[in-house]
Amino acid sequence: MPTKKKEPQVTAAAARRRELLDTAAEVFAEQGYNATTVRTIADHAGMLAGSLYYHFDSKESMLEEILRTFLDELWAGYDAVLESELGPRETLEALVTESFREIDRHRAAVAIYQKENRQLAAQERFAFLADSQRRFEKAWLSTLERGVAADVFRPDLDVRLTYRFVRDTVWVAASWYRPGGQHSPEEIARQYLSMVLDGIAVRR
Amino acid sequence: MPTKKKEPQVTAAAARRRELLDTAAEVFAEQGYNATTVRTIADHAGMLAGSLYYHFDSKESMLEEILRTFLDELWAGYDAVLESELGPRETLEALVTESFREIDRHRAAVAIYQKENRQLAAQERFAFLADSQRRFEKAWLSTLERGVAADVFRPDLDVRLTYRFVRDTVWVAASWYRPGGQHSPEEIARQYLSMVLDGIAVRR
Amino acid sequence: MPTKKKEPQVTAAAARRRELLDTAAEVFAEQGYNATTVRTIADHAGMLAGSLYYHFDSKESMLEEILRTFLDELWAGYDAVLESELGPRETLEALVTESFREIDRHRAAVAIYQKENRQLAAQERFAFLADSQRRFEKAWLSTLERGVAADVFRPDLDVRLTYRFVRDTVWVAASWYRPGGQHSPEEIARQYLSMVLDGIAVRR
Amino acid sequence: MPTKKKEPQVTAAAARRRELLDTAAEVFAEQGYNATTVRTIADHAGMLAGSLYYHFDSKESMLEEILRTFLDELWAGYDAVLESELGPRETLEALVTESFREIDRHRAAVAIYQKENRQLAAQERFAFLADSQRRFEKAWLSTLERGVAADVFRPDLDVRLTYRFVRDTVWVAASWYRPGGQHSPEEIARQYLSMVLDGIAVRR
DNA sequence: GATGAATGAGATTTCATTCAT
DNA sequence: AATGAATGAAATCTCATTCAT
Repeated sequence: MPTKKKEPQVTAAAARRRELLDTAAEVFAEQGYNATTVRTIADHAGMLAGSLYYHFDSKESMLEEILRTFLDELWAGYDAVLESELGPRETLEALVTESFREIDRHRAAVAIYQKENRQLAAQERFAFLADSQRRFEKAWLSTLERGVAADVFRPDLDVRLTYRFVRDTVWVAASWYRPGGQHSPEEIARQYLSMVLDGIAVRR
Repeated sequence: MPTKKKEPQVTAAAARRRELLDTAAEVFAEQGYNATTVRTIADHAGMLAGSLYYHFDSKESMLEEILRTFLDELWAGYDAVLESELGPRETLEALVTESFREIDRHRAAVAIYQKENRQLAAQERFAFLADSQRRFEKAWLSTLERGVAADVFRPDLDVRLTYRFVRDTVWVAASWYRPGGQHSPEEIARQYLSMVLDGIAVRR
Repeated sequence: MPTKKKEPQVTAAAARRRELLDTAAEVFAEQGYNATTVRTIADHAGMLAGSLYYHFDSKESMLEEILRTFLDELWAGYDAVLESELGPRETLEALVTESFREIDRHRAAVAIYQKENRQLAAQERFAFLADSQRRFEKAWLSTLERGVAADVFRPDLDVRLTYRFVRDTVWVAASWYRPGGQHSPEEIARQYLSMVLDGIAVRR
Repeated sequence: MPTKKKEPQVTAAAARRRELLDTAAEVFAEQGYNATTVRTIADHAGMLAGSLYYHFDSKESMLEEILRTFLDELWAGYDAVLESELGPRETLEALVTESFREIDRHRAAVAIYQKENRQLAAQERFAFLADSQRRFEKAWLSTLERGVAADVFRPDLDVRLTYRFVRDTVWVAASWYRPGGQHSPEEIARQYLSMVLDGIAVRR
């Protein structure tokens, strides 16, 4: 087994980093990014505020890494869906399900994203948020349009409005969803999809 | 009995106050409450930071007044709907429509409410937010339950999940809605209701 | 008389600014820029550290303004000399005399300049220091070269070395010169010039 | 009696120490003592900041050792000159030449000394700097006075002013001198002496 | 009503130093 | 000898708030 000394250190350092980022994400989600002080994060991590700077450049760089990590994983999931070339309805179902899975895995990051996205995207450093949002919009809009063309989705709806409706509806769930609750992400996705696709009114 | 001279002054002062609150609300909505400095508000109002304290006690009291004003009007509208004792579907339609009207009238306040609600509600001073939310939940839940009982809404719905679904669906619109755009609030309400009630899938 | 209100405020504000910069310059010169805390400056100015930020953006911007103000005045003096097209020896005498006058007027700024110039010039923000130094070198070198060509200065000296010799010799004086002492700047200049031009050895 | 194995280790350790001090001196000279972080020194030495503390007590103790080493060597040279009881002009020539040799050997230390001397001398720990400066002044002043008395230096000189002139003239060279350049220290000394003794003007 | 200057508390960040491994 | 992680003190800077004018 090679380099018995170096390997575990790299891993341990990365693990610590991840640990601290998870802590930070939790606090950011709970109190809001601006309202969170680095001292609070450090308290939660059981260290002093200054010690965080051994691991990270700044409070902002923590935020950046949290969001990047989340978006990277999100897009890994989305891309897998998009590349499998399903029909529009199945694509929508798969995207919604994938979204709830991401909320399950990255609840804090999603909550932060939801709250801070608008302000952050204006900053150079967080341009990747705007990029992601554009790709996001393209993926959803084209799915909806394909669905209308294929007579799978109702043609009488404003597609952009529908896009916003579905998008926001799914993601705000991060603000109340608690992982490990009674519903699995797949179960919630199923119920959401049922409402979104067929409505809540009784069919006559 | 007040002199004829006093009246217009009081009104003028109240109007100025309202003007400043509108400005503040706009900035809070745009940048987030915490990220907004009193100086920024003052800049937008064409005065210096210190001058705001002639009109208001504190930054927080501005926030409070903005939210109270909004919720007062919201509940005036909601109460009118609830007191007219419509059927469950009609109640839901009326509540949704009323909500979009409020978004139209108080876009900034709604956006602030959406973003800051969670953190604020924990504070004594903003207990009225939690109260409102409880009343809100009660009104919606009972409407949905009445609807299920009356066989107007699907019986297989998880009512709490549906409540969150409808609530989020409506209010998130504040994050992208711009008053004076191409859709009137009533038009948007109609489309949202169509999606919520009948779904986006084509009926077979 | 126009605007009885605005005028004096502008002047008063500018005067205060100057006052604070003079204080800061004194402390920077005394303790070194890096070793000086804004608290120390504020103490000397009789205010709290945070209050300085009402007048200035940052500690660095104070330093910048101190150095710019000094160099602007220095160049006003130098340019007047250079434009009067004196002979090389008279030019050198005038430049040295002008330099001692500047040391007299801006002792602190000169001392700061001497100590921090090298490090600062590397920064974008302080590029004007490097610019100034280039003009400086050109002015002195050409004067010396003219002098050699006109058989006024010794031809057997390395001109660049001589330039450094004269330049540094004059400016380091700022580190010990105290305005209001027994020698006027003109008197010191006269004695320095006597040494620089004719040497300290007895002529045989 | 030490074992044969101990000796080379002691020497190796001392060599490492010297190496690190040279590195530190270089960085101090380049960036200024206060602006230099322990991390920067460690970077230049290819180790981590904490590791320096195996070799040295503190950043300040590194500075002290650098300056002490330099001054010890300087005084060894100066004392040799002073003890050989030369005439005043020859003494001055020898001291200047010795000074340029020290600049050549200890450029970084000289530059640090020049920049930090004033602030450091006030500290108890660096009292030796003030001591050295007093001896220095005495040596130079007496040489100049002997020279004036012996009709070797001009009688119209302000001796203190001349002392500062010569002192500054010599030592500032450390700010631009680069060892291994085109001029040897002896050559530079010769030219400086020529200027100081006979002036830069052509003799008529 | 509004300005200009200041306060004071607290936030982020830096950095010399320590110490277990 | 050196590393990696942390400490803790202090530095710069921000900002809501106050108050004399």
